[in-house]
Amino acid sequence: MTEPYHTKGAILIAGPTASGKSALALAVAERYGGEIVNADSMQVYADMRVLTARPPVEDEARVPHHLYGCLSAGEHCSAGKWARLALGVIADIEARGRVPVVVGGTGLYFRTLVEGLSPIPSVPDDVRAAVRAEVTEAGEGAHALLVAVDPVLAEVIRPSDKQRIARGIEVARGTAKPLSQWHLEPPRPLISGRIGKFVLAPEREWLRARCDLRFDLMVEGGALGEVRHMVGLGLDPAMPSMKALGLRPLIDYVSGKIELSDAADKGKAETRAYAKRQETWFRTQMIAWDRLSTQDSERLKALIFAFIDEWA
RNA sequence: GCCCGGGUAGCUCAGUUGGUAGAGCAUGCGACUGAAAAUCGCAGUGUCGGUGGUUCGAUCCCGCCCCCGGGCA
Repeated sequence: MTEPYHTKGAILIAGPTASGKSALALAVAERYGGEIVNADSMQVYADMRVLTARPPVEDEARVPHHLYGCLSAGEHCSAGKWARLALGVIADIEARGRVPVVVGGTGLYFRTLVEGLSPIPSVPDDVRAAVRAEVTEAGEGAHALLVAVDPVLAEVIRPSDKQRIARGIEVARGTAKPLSQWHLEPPRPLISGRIGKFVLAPEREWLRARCDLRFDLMVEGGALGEVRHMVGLGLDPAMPSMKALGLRPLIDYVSGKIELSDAADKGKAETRAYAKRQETWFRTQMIAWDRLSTQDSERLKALIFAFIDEWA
């Protein structure tokens, strides 16, 4: 593979859900002639604008936004697919003399961009589908299937972790080489150069209150229409898009199984738990990033502007 | 006033034929190499409604009291 793309100056902003990162990215983009690139695994899907808290059309009119709603709910994204798309968009933005501002909450996507993953060939869709079905079918016996094709990997993957078991089996079968072998190949960053890396780290209680409030606003703001639309698509519940926070409880509500208030409570709980997982990732996997712990949006802007101004 | 059911973890509840108790969810912490808003792991907490009695020992059995449902009056 070739050298990583060399950026003249990109800004990466990660943060837990509802931390205000989109607004910050917009401010940065407006001030420095930037364009925004989505790094969120759910906002890539077109069908759930409200439910995935995508930036409103007014914001998109102010500054170009990329990789939002670029896939349909019936497709599945992946860290690799996203990273390739993002790389193209970033290069294109810079070719036009503008500044890429990558913003999102998916830690794995940022890692893929900045550190890279081992260069594993993509697994054919039919192999993937077949393996997923087998793993589901095998139930408790799934781990034994992994032991058979990749005993090294099976050592470190718990029998209960069906997703990683499936991934291990599909790679072994689809590439004729065990995943544990591929992992021996060092990751390759997709971009290098001058990169500002920021993580928003707001106080927990403040964030929880914002998550709760936002969920109510989503329901008032048209989320239920999107939920009915998703039901109408009749997708496999295992599809990534079907895992959007709050979607399943709201489906239970629109199909008359539970009360709206209970659905909202569940949706909020899912959101809080997700924010916690994100914080753990940011804290333990992104230790080299600049951590911005203030919650005040003006102070956040001042900090990030000061950092970028030093580049000039 | 009477009858029935119930009062156990923050919540919903299980349980102990009498040896001071547990699941799910929530909470906290963590893992993370192409489905990551995914997937998975670890941890804590209880005057077992109150009070007397029986007993070596009561959250469990008995009496009384309080509270919450439902029914009768």
